Amino acid sequence: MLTGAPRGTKDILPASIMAWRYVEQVMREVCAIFDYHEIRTPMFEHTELFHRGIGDTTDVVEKEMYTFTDRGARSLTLRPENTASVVRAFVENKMYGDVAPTKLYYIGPMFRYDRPQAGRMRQFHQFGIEALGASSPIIDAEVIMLALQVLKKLGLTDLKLKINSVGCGNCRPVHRKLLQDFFRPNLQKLCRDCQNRFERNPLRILDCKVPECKQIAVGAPKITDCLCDECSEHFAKVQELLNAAGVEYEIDSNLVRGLDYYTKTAFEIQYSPLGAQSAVCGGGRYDGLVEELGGPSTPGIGFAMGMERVLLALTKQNLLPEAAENIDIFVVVPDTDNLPLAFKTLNVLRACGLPCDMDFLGRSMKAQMKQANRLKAHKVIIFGEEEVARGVVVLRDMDTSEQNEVQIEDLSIILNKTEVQKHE
RNA sequence: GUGGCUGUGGUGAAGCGGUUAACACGGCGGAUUGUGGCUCCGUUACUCGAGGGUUCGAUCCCCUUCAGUCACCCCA
Repeated sequence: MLTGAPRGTKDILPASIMAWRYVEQVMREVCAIFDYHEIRTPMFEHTELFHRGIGDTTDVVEKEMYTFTDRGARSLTLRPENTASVVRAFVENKMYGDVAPTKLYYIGPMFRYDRPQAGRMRQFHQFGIEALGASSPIIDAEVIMLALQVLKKLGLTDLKLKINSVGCGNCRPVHRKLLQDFFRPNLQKLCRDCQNRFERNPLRILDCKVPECKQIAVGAPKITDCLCDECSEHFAKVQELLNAAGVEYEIDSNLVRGLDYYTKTAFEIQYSPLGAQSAVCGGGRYDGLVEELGGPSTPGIGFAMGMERVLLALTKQNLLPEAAENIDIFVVVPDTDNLPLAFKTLNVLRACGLPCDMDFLGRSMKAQMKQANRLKAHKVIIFGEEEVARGVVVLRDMDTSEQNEVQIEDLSIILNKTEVQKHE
């Protein structure tokens, strides 16, 4: 083969398309139940959007974006996530003029230049929601409930919900300073990555995997101890609501989201059998983002769910429905003289909405029967020479092996009737 | 971006310096006269991811490259 699909991309073949549609359908249904509405934004945006929205110093923006210059010398980027785009669309289309909150969802491909692994693709798909215009912790809880309901409806178990508050513009700098003061005496003992993190994002030192760093990090000031009154109250309220809804969760004060726009509530849903890529869903509040992107000061919260990861989890738990799109009728033509008549009949049946198929390779009758069997056709219509001469055709039930002769004109009526009965 | 492992037909895989490159599934054809699912028979890889090198000789050794996978990193 000359070239395969680009690294980190994958063809979704007919054999797995039913699984995708099924998952998408569950997501759409749950969104409808929660009154979230679909939005579709462009696959690429001005590069600037992601620099401003996600943050210049984040890994995603710094080293994972598919950025290119178009023929008009514009710098464009394949979207690495969809929150920035949705917020851009919200501002651009002045959706803040609608009744708040604006509740949106999306399903579509995202692009990140990463080293591929199971559950980590360069083109991957996310389902996500965004709720704009409500600062109440109720909406935080609702967003989390929606994610949980999708996963529950799919039948997934052994999921772990982790929540945290990453504070706001007031309390985060306080925590940051405390952290730096805490680590400064041991700065030289930290791993190289952590030494970099010290200036850029000391919070990240907390979930470093290097044993020495872990050791040093013991007893470090927690963000949850530094929250301002407002954030602290907000976080408490979210917990209260989750408790009321009977949701199990774990407070993980080391939980950090990788994108700069997050404030207050941050959460993640994990399915640990997926290994290194165990985060199935991640999200949080981003109260400054709309303003950052030129809109009126508007609070927001949302999450993104990795479609491939959800599919992997479903596969592991054996929860995917059987891929069955079987045809009902197979037309068998043992004798080429009757091809035109058979073809005509096939099309009449199709025009009636009956799913049917025939042989295209000039196979023997036996082979055509085999083919019908393989396609799991329920019925076979045989255009035998002798029968056709009498204006009649053999209708064979493949499940019961019963067969009888039928007038060709009556076929669509008879078959339609059996179809109707089948659906009743 | 870093490190480990892997790469044989449509699929799952044996072989690991000289083999007609096993076996299973699948596909195709057949088992007397026009009818599938079971069984049986035949057939199905000028070639071992790609490109170089070593060797009388390489699928088996070396290098490069591409891809997959696992861990790190990051994240969904």
